[in-house]
Amino acid sequence: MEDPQHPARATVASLARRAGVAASTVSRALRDDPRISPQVRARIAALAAEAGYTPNALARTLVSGRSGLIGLVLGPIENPFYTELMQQAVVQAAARGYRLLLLHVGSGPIDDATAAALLQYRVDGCLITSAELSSRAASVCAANGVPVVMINRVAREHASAVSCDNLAAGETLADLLLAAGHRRMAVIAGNPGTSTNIERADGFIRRVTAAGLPAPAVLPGGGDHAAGYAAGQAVAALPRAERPDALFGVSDILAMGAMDALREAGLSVPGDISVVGADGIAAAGRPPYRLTSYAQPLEAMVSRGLDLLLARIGGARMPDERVLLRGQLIRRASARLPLEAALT
Amino acid sequence: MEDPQHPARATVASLARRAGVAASTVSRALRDDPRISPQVRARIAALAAEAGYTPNALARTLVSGRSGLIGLVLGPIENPFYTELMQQAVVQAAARGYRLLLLHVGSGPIDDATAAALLQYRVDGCLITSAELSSRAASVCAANGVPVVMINRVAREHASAVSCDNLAAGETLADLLLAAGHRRMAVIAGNPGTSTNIERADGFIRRVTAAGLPAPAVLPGGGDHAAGYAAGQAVAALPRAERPDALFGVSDILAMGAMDALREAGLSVPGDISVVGADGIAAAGRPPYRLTSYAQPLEAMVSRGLDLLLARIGGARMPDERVLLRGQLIRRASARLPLEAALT
DNA sequence: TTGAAAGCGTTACCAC
DNA sequence: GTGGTAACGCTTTCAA
Repeated sequence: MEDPQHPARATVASLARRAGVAASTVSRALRDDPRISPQVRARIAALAAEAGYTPNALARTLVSGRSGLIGLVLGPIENPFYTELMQQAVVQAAARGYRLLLLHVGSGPIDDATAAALLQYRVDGCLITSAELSSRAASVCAANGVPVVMINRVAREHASAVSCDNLAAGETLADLLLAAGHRRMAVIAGNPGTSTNIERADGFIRRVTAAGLPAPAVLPGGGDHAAGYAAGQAVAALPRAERPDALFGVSDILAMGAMDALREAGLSVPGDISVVGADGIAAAGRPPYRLTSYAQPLEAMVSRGLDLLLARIGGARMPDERVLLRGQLIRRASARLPLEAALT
Repeated sequence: MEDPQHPARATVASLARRAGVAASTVSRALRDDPRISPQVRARIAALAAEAGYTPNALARTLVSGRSGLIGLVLGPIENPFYTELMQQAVVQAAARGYRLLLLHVGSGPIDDATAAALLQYRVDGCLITSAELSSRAASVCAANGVPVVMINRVAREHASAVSCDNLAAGETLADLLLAAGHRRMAVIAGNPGTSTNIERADGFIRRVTAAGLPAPAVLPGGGDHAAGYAAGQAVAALPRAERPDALFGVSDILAMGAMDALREAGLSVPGDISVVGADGIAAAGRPPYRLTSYAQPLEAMVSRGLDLLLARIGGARMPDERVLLRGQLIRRASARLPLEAALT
């Protein structure tokens, strides 16, 4: 088991021995404790650098009670929104001195061993993004006093949540389509039971009916491109008179799938039918789609989420909090423009 | 700082006290050491369950020297290949009892603090996928005896590597296009200096020239959709006589970008020009693209990568190894079909 | 079959 | 300013 090529890693004790000082002195010197004399500190720093010393974060955790680790529970990567979220989380957590323990990626519930790992590695907090309402990770954390922040998802209990104002998303998109003169709307729903998707659809429907139009048809959808594609095919198969003139996919990936199906069926987007989505993923802005979308303020969501998490980790006792961030409408070419320029 | 709602977590010591036995007995009982009597073991197990005991993996690491953590250094998410890889890595590592410490996501070099974290958290090994040749993570690991396996990337030194046979990828695609009667080929290059992309292009070019055709033009590309799009625009702008009749994007995302640009310019794919890619990402198979691609055997790559990593972690002293896995040609609609059915 | 004690690497507390 | 010691939670000798 011994590796002759790599001498035992330097430790506080080994440095102390070589420097002829006590371990506690080394520990203090390395962390720039003000009461260590400059000379000693310099000498120890030099020694440490020479020996390639790296503090053992795990040992430090043992005594400090802080691991510097944040658990990340991620949704299905079929929706690029989650990977963009992951990217933000990694970068922003690192900037704050935290590392991410990636525990789960996918749509299913998390398994026992994974939930256990959350506790075994003593994560200081947990970021949960999975759209599944039945996230076991959340209850495990709650039961063990591990702070949790949900991102893009409502907390049933025992957790704070940061999300986009999904109701506003639906409303804003409905307003846009209404202003453009659309009269027959339809919605492609997300996975059943996911709060985000339900709210978006609700906001949309509410606004359309408030305008005195018939309630939009709600087509079964899901969480990936294929689901949107299927919905798009269903729409394209409708007799012309029954076909909606505008389609709202509650997530961009759904809307993109729908666009692909519509176009394949020979329909023009936005010529024959306008399509809009929500999330603001990068792929939706690209040439074949140029999807009009209500973008989530991803960077801010992660930032606020970490704020909440770190405050709790820092010991602040605060009630669970729900932060709603306003997103931004991005008008692109997938939807007909409003007749008048005036739009709130 | 004390949290009254959550009593101090149970420890081996606290269980020992409550059970009236020694800590060592508890430790052994919980890990099913055969020499603990069934009664005692049962009693301790019951107590542990009741107290919601979770072993502290960090403390265990301190004595065992194994953290059960694998560092994951990921490439830019603009290319979905890396997120698909991440998904595989998480799932497969979990199945083997390991957790992933997500250290870096992006194309840039990894910063000092991140590289340090790799050592501080005592990862047992490291999986590196970043396409950047100048991966500092690798040298940091090498210098500290941390086993490293590169996936989809060649190791310069001090690491094993698992990759797809990229040369074969280029060759296979060239063969396909040649068989389909294409005569003027072009390649959209990847990021300069990335072995994967270079090999694919080399294999392609070699085969085309071997067939007695002029060497394919090599267009500057990059690592994302935008780069492919730009290349596609450049191709579309060419006078008809100079325009290639087949285009190889060294990664799917590039090829997709090119397709988008070509079609926007009014060209038909594959009517006017065939497009092929490599990687086999999910998005490339979807309706607007249906991209003919040489797919990397992602699952197997991750699996073999973990094999190599865990063998080394287990103490095996083996020379650095390079594993080349054969990929699979997926024929779809983005490229004209071969004239004759016969194709190796 | 079980217990006691040492030790993993670090920090914190209390002396000096 | 610096040193000693205890403690974090666990596993692993070594004894009994």
